[in-house]
Amino acid sequence: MDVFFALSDPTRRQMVRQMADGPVTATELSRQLPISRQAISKHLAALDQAGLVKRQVEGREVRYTLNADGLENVTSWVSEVGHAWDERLARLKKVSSRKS
Amino acid sequence: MDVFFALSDPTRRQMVRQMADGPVTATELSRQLPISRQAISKHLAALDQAGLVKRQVEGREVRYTLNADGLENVTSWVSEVGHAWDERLARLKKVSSRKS
DNA sequence: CTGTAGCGCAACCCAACGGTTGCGGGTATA
DNA sequence: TATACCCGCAACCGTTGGGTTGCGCTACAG
Repeated sequence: MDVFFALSDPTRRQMVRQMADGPVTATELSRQLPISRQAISKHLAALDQAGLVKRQVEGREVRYTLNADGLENVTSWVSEVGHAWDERLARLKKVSSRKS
Repeated sequence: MDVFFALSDPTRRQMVRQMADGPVTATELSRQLPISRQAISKHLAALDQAGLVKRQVEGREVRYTLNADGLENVTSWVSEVGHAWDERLARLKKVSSRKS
């Protein structure tokens, strides 16, 4: 799924931030957040499909760990756009200097 | 508005990419994309409220220019999370070395 | 002045999203 | 074995999002 969509929800971003400090489970998060466990579970599924998180089953509970590689998709896209932007600015500067 | 939400839509991302090569107007984009001008206009409003774009009125048309500063909000959030993640990994490494 | 091109506003429609509740199935623990 | 605990699946609901159509306004060109 899309990583930007996964991060578009404030609750999911908060979860990602939480997971940066260590792995968590769904019920664990449901105690910190004002929504039900099933809602959390849906959010975690979204983060999983976006490749932002790894799920590892341990006995009866499922532990979710942050996947830093998934975040790179975001930065790569942004830097790609930023690069094109910078190149355009460079071209504009070149032209204006040729003008003068 | 939220910058992650603004980038969560594929059409809006495509528009941002297009604007990286230079300013555009709504009707200009509506000729390249398979949706109506009003839909484009809504998307541009979303990008504007997210601070990703600057709108400058010129006569009867409105020219939209990419605002690279808005993209920094994305990278800053990602790097913030990534930093916390790296610190955690460093702590784990420290503990394991103390163990051995 | 008349026509055309670009834009904004408002109403409407359908699909998707975030959230809830209820239930059933594994897995520890007493 | 009985009993909690953690989880997944499914159904359902209200709200929002992306998109369309229609109308009216302003600005430029003939």
